[in-house]
Amino acid sequence: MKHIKLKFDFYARDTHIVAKGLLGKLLVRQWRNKVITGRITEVESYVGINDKACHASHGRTKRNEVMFGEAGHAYVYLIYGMYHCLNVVTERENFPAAVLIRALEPVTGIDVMQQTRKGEALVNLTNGPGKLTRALRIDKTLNGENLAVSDKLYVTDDGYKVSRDDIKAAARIGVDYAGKDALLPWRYYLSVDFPCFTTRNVLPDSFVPPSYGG
DNA sequence: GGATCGATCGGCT
DNA sequence: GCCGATCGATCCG
Repeated sequence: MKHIKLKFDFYARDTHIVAKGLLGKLLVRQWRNKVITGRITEVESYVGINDKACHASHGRTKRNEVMFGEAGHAYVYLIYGMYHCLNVVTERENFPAAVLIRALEPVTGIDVMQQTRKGEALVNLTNGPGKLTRALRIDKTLNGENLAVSDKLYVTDDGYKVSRDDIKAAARIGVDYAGKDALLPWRYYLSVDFPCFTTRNVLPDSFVPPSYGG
């Protein structure tokens, strides 16, 4: 099947629909003639100014203004002074909402990822929002990038099928400050083939990660 | 201007 | 489980 780059119409929908729709899709990064890709395995929704966990809940700032813009653009910000987080903007203009990409299953360019991540084991390369941005060389220079047209960063559908039963929902991580909104089950992740490639999942001792040709 | 804290991670106890 | 790294946004004054 041909890989189809996701366009504006995919992103310009309800944030939770987009979030769950991104599970199983390929995140593609072109960096110095290298193609680094990973299958999206875990995401979180951040929806509007009434969501206390959403950066937009304190109004529009220079940092979060991309979230107020057109769907399909990347919202990349620096967290804890040393990591970047990648979000894709959803819904309509002036309605600030986005999906945080929290984990990937490494697919191609694994050699580049391991160089960047100091030889980390496959299962630890991209199982976290700060880890995957480092592995895919994503930083603030990509803030505002339009994923619907970009060649540097985009998402494709390669035909990988995700059934509804494979998608689990849970509370978002690291948002305790958000009060009751911290309890909303707006973290979505794939539970089936590769549980190691989402965060906060315990691996059975018997688990052997799949190997790839790179 | 200064203090505080964060959509995190990796090292250490 | 705890803690430091490290910087920018926010809040207080």
